[in-house]
Amino acid sequence: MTGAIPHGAASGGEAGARAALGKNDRAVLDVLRGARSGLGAYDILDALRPAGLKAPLQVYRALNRLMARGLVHKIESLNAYVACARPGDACAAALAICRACGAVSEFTDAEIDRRLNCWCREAAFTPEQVTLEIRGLCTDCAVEA
Amino acid sequence: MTGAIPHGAASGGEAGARAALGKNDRAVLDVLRGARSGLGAYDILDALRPAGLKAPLQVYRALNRLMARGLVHKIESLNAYVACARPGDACAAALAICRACGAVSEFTDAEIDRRLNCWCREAAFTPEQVTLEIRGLCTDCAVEA
DNA sequence: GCGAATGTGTTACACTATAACATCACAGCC
DNA sequence: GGCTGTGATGTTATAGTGTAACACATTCGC
Repeated sequence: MTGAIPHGAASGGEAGARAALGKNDRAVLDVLRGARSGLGAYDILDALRPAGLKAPLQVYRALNRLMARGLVHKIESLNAYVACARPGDACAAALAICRACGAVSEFTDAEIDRRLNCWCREAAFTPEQVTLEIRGLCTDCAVEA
Repeated sequence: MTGAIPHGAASGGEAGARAALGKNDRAVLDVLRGARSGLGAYDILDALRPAGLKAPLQVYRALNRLMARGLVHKIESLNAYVACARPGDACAAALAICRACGAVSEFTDAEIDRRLNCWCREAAFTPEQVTLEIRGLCTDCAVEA
């Protein structure tokens, strides 16, 4: 693996789909993949109530497993979740989030990764997880404003 | 101003201390400056109860004003707050947070700023606020482990 | 069968944040 | 003085986010 900062939590670059996903995991992932913006855990729960889910914990457990595999990202600044757009990418995921329409774009930048690793090395800090989010306005919403 | 992504929210580079801070703002800032790790809003509230504060909203309002001035950062991944270590810095603040002891180190990197602005330009995304957090282990906690 | 490991279901609760409304303090002005 | 505008403050209630604790089910290997 190239970068020292893992994308999800699974360290092996080829990992991420070892064991089969559980029933709830699959359902939560499908809901997230069908959304074009971040969803709150309770939004997901509402979407899955018809499927039989009743409690927040069922959703949170699925989200935690999916995040551990790098299939889902948490948008920390929104307490929301999105399906990963580039599973398997070794770099830390950066998310650009439109504050008007909620659209989320995911990208990675090897140079940013390198600079972060560089700082960590100098500071003797052991990185485990990176959160990089840009909030602002997407193209469409910027012209309207 | 050099970077296109503001550090806090005040756009004028020399701004940040225009009007005087309110009573509660001052008190909250003092509590944060006295802590060496991030504090939750309710931790701050508890610390200020002897000073007469009673409700969460009093703390949240102060925090919002302080963040607007770039004097305080929110640690999104922890729902906690820290005093800014380098007020006036034009770059987006990056926070390295030790998951063991909670210590927070703040740094900036002009190259990262440049790369982020570069991506935004290409994607026609108007950036307003950047969150960059690294979770991991600080030097002291890494040796113990 | 039996134990270990993992996923699942449920209730109750803790933590984080804001809505809505009332009050107070101060500055400028007629 | 009296009026008004603006912004900080105070208070109650409530919304939103996340986890603890416990019980049950399934699967896999011995």
